[in-house]
Amino acid sequence: MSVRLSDVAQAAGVSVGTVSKALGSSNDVSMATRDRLRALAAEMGYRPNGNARRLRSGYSRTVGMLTSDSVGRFSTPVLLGAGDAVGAEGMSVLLCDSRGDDIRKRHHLHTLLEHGIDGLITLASTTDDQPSLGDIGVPVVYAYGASTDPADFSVVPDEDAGAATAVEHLLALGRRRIAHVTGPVDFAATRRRAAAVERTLTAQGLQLVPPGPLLGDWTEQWGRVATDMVLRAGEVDAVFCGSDAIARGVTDALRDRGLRIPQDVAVVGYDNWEAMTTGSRPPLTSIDPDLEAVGQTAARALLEAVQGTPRAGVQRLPTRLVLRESTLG
Amino acid sequence: MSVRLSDVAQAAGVSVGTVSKALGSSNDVSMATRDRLRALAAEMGYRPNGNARRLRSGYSRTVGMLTSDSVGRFSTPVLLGAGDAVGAEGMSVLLCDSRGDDIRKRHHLHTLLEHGIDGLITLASTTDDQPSLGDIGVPVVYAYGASTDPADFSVVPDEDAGAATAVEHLLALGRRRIAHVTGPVDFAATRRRAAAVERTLTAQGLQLVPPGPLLGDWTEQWGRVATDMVLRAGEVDAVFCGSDAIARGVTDALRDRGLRIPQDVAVVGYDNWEAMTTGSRPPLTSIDPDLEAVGQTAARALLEAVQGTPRAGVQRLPTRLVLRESTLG
DNA sequence: ATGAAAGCGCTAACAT
DNA sequence: ATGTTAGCGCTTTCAT
Repeated sequence: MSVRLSDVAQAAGVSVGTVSKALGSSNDVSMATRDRLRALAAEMGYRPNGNARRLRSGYSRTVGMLTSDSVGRFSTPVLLGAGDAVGAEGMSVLLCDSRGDDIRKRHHLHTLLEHGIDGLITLASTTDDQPSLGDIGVPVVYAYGASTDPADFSVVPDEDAGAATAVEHLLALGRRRIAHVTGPVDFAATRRRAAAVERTLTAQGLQLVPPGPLLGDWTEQWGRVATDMVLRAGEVDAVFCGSDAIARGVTDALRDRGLRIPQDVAVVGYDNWEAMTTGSRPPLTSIDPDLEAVGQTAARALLEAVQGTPRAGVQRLPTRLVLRESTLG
Repeated sequence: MSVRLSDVAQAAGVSVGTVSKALGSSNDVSMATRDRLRALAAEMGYRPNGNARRLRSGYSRTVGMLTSDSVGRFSTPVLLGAGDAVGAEGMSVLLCDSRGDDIRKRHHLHTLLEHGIDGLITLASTTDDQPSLGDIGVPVVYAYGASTDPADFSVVPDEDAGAATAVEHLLALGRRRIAHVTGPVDFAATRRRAAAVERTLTAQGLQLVPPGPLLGDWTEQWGRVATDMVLRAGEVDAVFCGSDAIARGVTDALRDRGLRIPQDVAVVGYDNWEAMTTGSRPPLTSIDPDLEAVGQTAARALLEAVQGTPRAGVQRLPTRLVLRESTLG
């Protein structure tokens, strides 16, 4: 089927061991033969058999990636970031998507372990905690959503900081009557961000207008509906939204009411989802959770764990404030 | 490190061969010992070493997936569909993303081949043709964008049919003055869809209003700008757009002009991108290219090719018309 | 500097 | 029905 080491050896009239040394990084071989054998191997189209190599070394140089988000809007950047970091080390990513199905997840986990991965990244579909996989025989890193077990290592975006940054930005613009329109209360993201918003305002002796966040879902429709509720609650000069979709709905509804953005009301979204932020009129200032960094950091931590240096706890990665016209006159 | 077959054999007081047979599908072993050994293996936490198994069989039971779309909006569904089909056969997907970088692509291809994949799917980031990889030693299937070499096998969405369906839908609603606002001319998608639109209209003795498609980019902004051009061109009762983003821009602009959708002007988008179609007012009728099916079909074809039944040519998969309020009064 | 040989963990052919 | 053994392709001692 394929050119083996022994084929090259035979063609060169030397032993397999010599060819192996010549192609590897051994210096128990003369320059002359090394060059000769390398040239010959290349010419013959020799490709090392990964399975044989891995069988010997005991490492697969492969990490598993278990995602649960069939839509992929959040998981894709994490996955790409992780793929980059893993690929940079010459390793590969085995991808499995469970579609949020627990049965499928167990099955995939089994497949991955049987395949012989050196480590595993589990990628949550939300920032809610994910159940710990426990000891599966190889190191695991939890990404996007933290593991329920603090002894595991997790890499997640720092939502508290993200929400605080958004509010501080609005405060810096001189806004004082700030509303918070966000998603369902059963999302950790909703709760964390809302709590961070209230803490930040309280520190300035302020509170939300109307008091407390407006909880709904992550859609534009909800953003439009919530806008009515906000305006009815009294004067408002800024709205911080739990997602860009909500922010877009809010922006559209405010425009419909004849309010100018940002002169009358400034709007900040969350996620920095380009499809939403740039199509909006005006384009939306937003918090970018830097999901690629989450993926990269998770992958690097995993590789270290594979090499014997595991970590524990939750690492929260900084977010970025991306300024656009919805807060900039 | 891990429990081997020989460990189980020793613990059970039998030979490795017997354990191998007991765990495998051989019937050269008594029911009694089979059950006993299986139980023991499970209890001891035995996991077969994939590398050893693969070394013997010569197959890696792994396929490579080379994507080039860092954004992933189109490639993600294809990838998921392929992952499903591959996983259903007990095989795994090794994922590599080239970020549209050719150097990285070569590098990843090398990594994948060295890893010993049984086959490869290359996933384009647009429906434009992708350069053939030629003979890389394992079967290749081209997905989303067809290979430049007709001897290769490609699976792509049927854009001609998609565009024709959209126009036929509008015609069935009694619309006769149809505009086509679409993307840049250097996209195959733009050209194919526009050509199909014109063919469909011509067959009814009609033509576009204004004559010819309006070419721009894939953004909402362009949709809004184009709307002015369309309205200036004379009376129009429908707009078929090359993307949902464009359709959304068109819809917003029409509403701003006080036109009712769909009573005055019906709008159809392309891609069935939920973020765009459902947030819009009204929600958008759209063509769904069924990208998961593209992925599944590509994967199944690849598995067949791996088993020795390669195909050639381009398979174009049907699209679906998804009805929403932008065409349904 | 090069060759010979053991062995990674598994399966399958052959022997008992 | 069970045990023994060769060998998948490679790396790595250990001899030479």
